[in-house]
Amino acid sequence: MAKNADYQRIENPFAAPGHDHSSCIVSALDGAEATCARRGERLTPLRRQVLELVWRGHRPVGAYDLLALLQDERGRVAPPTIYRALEFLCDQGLVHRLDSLQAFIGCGHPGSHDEEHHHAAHFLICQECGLAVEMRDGQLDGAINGLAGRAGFTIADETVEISGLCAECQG
Amino acid sequence: MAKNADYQRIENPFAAPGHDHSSCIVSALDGAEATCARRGERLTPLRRQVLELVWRGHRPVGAYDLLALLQDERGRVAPPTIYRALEFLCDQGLVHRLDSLQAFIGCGHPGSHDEEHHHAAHFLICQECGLAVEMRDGQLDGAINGLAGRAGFTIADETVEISGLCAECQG
DNA sequence: TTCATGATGTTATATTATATCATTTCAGAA
DNA sequence: TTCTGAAATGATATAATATAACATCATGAA
Repeated sequence: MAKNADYQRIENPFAAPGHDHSSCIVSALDGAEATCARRGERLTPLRRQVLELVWRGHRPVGAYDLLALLQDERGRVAPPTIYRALEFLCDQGLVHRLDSLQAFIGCGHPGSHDEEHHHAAHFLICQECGLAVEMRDGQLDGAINGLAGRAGFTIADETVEISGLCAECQG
Repeated sequence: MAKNADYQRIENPFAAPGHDHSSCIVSALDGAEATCARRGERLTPLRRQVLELVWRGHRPVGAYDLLALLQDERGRVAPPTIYRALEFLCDQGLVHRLDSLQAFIGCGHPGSHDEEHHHAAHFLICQECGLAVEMRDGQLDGAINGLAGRAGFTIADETVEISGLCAECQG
């Protein structure tokens, strides 16, 4: 219950009455600026603009949807433009790609950008409302690491995407 | 150690000296026949042939690779043919799609086809040798279910694909 | 300034997947 | 057995996602 409340408050801004999305975007962008500055990476105007478009919602967005949004603001833009920006943002861990949806979403855990660039991201994805929330769970991390360890397997990358119905969309 | 040995013996036929792949294919096909018969589903010659092609290796195969293999045996065949066969096989849980690779692999757990059609499949994928092994782990299942349960989330589908280096490919 | 590097623009194309409608096959009803 | 409706397959076209290759531009260091 308490966990569920946290889940809504922190991760589910659309269901949380108090969510101020414009400040949410601003803080994501500010965090990205800081992260890139610290690393000596360049968050160029284009990359920043794409990140802003990704953050328009807390739902996954397709590359070609982003392309269309970018075209609204910049006139004709070709696919490589958006894909290169997304590649950079994913490399920096500022955006994640959801393989099961072939779509992209802003990273919900900006705090984790220091040590690890593209940290492991685990998602719950609601098939009804489209919301995708990034989860952190020690037990899950432990299970994955344990499983891999026992197999002598060294993890490079994790795709963990659980689809179904969120609490709000049941019934 | 014991776990790792099991992992190799059961799941990693290329590393297991005793692996008889032709009998492995036969048992996969026999199992599929039995499963479909029990359900009143039709494992047609085409579907059976596609399943056989999927089982040529224990590595993920792209739909268009399968299409090419099928064309070698049948002359000109169009994409919908292979996709429809794969859709059927995935629905029956005889094949899994690896979202992180956009590829398909034979299901390594034929025993689980009774209750659940497309059961949850969790993979370790070696980026070096390309081997993908389907894992079953109670702790992992527990962690996922616990996480979802606490969020009030009802699971419909799981994509869990851990990429990295298998024991044989380290160093 | 000049140069080297990385970022972006531009064109073309690769890769993966599906919509649509025609035709065939097959199991069960008559 | 033949008929028939549903499912499976064939065939054509196209959608959706992504990358290769090369030209141009911007930026910062020497």
